[in-house]
Amino acid sequence: MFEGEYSVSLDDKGRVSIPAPYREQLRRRYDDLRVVVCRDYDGCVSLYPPAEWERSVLPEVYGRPINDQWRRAFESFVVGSAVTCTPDKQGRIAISATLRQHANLSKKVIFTGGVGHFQLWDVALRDAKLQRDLEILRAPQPAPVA
Amino acid sequence: MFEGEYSVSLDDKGRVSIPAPYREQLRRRYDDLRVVVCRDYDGCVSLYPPAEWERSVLPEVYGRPINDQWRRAFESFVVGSAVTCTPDKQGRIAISATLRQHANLSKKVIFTGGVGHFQLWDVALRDAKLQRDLEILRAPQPAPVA
DNA sequence: CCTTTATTCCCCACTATTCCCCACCAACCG
DNA sequence: CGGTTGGTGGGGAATAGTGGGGAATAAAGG
Repeated sequence: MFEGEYSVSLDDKGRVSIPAPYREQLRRRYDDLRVVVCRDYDGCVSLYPPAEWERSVLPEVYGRPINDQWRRAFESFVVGSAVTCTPDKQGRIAISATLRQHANLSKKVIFTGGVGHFQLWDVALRDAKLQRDLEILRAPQPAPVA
Repeated sequence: MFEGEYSVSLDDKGRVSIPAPYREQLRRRYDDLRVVVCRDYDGCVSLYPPAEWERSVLPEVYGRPINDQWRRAFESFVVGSAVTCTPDKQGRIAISATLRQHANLSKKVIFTGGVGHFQLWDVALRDAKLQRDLEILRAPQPAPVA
């Protein structure tokens, strides 16, 4: 569990500081500061501890036949963009121009927590996403959990 | 059960004192002064004892399929913003700028009690919420719980 | 194949923020 | 009227975030 949201800045060299609480989690829980950085189809960049990547992302691919349409798209779009990064001494990683472009990242960016991974968003896109989330959450309750 | 409403102030550093009765409840009933602070889609900030968070909030997420729309929105909106805070020696916690902005919190804020959690409101938004509550409560009764 | 140019990576230094602690004030209770 | 408890404000130390310089590496061109 990566907790909280953090606003950080992307410098001229394309680097971002991974928020200290996330680094703490990477160190304590995974004993590995590296992260797998990849394209996400929500329009952001997703970051996984390598252990989580292998545990929960790769099986999504290998669990399907090699001619499965969804698998081929996922493999191409997500896995195809994945790079394992090691943070520098200040806890930063560089985001490639390709990924920056994909997620429309400019100077002000936002990290958002999640279970087993976290994400990197452009401020405006994140706001739009929250707005859509709100509409879904405020709509009449769905059927209770079975 | 967290009882009562309390008016407190948010200082320049974004800190609020958790009302003493709530702290007393956290200590006696949960033996843990920490609270999970998160965005709430009613427009306020919700605070849960960690035990309650795991008992009643997280199952709402994990009880649903990962591609469920409501689950994805809830995970992004609520869980994505959650941070576990430990009160300082004076019983205060810091509310991040993001959460303050979300709930429109200024200097005067209100804590409201609840079952298993409590909330932090802006005065005006709280008044509006009470008004809406009234309308719901005065409307024709729904069918009894099965 | 060597030279030149561009890029990446690493490290240092500055600034801003956070956290922790101490002190004051006000209200309530004995 | 004094003591105790809860709320509020502020100072100082530690930590995190940011920007930039320089070395090493890789790429391109002669």
